[in-house]
Amino acid sequence: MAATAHQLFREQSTGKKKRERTRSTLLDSAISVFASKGFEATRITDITSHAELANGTFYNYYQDKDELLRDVATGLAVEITGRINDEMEGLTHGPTRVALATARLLHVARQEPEWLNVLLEGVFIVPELQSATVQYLRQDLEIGIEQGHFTIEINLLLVNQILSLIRAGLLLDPDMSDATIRQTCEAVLRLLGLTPTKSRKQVDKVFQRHLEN
Amino acid sequence: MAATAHQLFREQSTGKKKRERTRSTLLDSAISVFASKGFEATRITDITSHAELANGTFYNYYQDKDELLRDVATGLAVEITGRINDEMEGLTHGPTRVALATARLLHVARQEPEWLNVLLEGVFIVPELQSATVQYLRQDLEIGIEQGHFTIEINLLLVNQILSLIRAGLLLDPDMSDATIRQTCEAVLRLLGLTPTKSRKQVDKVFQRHLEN
DNA sequence: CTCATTTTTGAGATTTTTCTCATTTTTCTT
DNA sequence: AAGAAAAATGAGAAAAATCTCAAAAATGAG
Repeated sequence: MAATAHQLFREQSTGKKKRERTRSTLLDSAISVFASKGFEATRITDITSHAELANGTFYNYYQDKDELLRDVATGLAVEITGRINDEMEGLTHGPTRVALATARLLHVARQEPEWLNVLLEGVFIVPELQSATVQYLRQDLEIGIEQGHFTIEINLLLVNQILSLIRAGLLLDPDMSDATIRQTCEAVLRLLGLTPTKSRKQVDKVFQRHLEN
Repeated sequence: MAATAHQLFREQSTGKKKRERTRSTLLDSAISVFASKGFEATRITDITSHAELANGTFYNYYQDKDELLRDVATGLAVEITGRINDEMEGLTHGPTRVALATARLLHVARQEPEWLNVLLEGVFIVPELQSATVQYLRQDLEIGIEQGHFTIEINLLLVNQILSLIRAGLLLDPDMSDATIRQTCEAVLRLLGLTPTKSRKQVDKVFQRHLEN
């Protein structure tokens, strides 16, 4: 077990009984291995050996890789959306909400480089996860439309385009430098119809007010 | 061999000697199978049986799947960029060039649904292909910048964002309806800094002048 | 601490996929 | 049409991955 990264599931299960703790070990190891080799290419034994468990142990918990991915991605979705939502309290301005949510998401990706990668792969492979994870995004888009800031039509394609922009940033710069985060946020706002100048200013404002550290 | 789709490589090799013809059969079958199962999930025997060849024949031509993918994707890139370029002769207006190139690309994807899928997967897995395939795009972006129509900075991330928007359209609507093509072209122009209204008008113009059929 | 219950283990059976190569078949030049 | 060279074949060896299960080890409730 390469114990450098934050052990999300392990921490959630301390105190609980053995079964839950082992399941969590598998989930955390799956994150690491899926992130480094990709879902398709990972073998059951990659996960169990990363977890320092016997190969057979996997089968006490899951039928196959897909079932495991479902659990992993669902857990990541809950954790990540939770973290973003905490920061959004009380914001009513549509563009600010979208910019901040995007920036926060990419910020999580910087702190935990494996999470977003695995979540996006999961959303892609387990489609029923998608509607659950994009519901917040849709709400913020609708707010911005009602306020007249976004002058485009919301549809499924638009939501997928936004996810695609986020994925593009993650792919090109897995470390998520500030520059990549800013450029991605600006790209999202331009996609939603803001001018380049307004997009830039909106992102500057969000960085100053909400992401100073 | 499910002979419905256009046999790109087979046609290029008619008249040539057997070795080239068989190689082309493998390449065409690879397109079909990669497109339907995805690269990772396809087995060598999926390709040979689709091609109605013996399993061993594969190894007379390629060491492994990756080598085959390289050949397939390179051939597709040449064919597709060639088709797009044919239509771009004499156009000097940056936004028109970008909109038309995007629309033509998606149009090819409609006529040959497998090609763009496989090319994009290839570009992703065989990175050295990427710089070759995006060079045309970069040129058109620079034209638009010089003319003052695009007021954003060109960099690697921007190019990847454009590819991502294209992939998002293909993923959501593999049949590439006119609506999807238009929305994708508009999204690309907005990403480049045009207003929603200008993007819409630019795309309308391109459809009227260059894509009437 | 005890011991019934739960969990883990890993050797190996099974399944899947890759890869080889002696033989057969096809090609194509003369 | 002959026949040397080129190409295709497919059975089966080898490698890689999955999955099972009887035995061993760990757990934790009383």
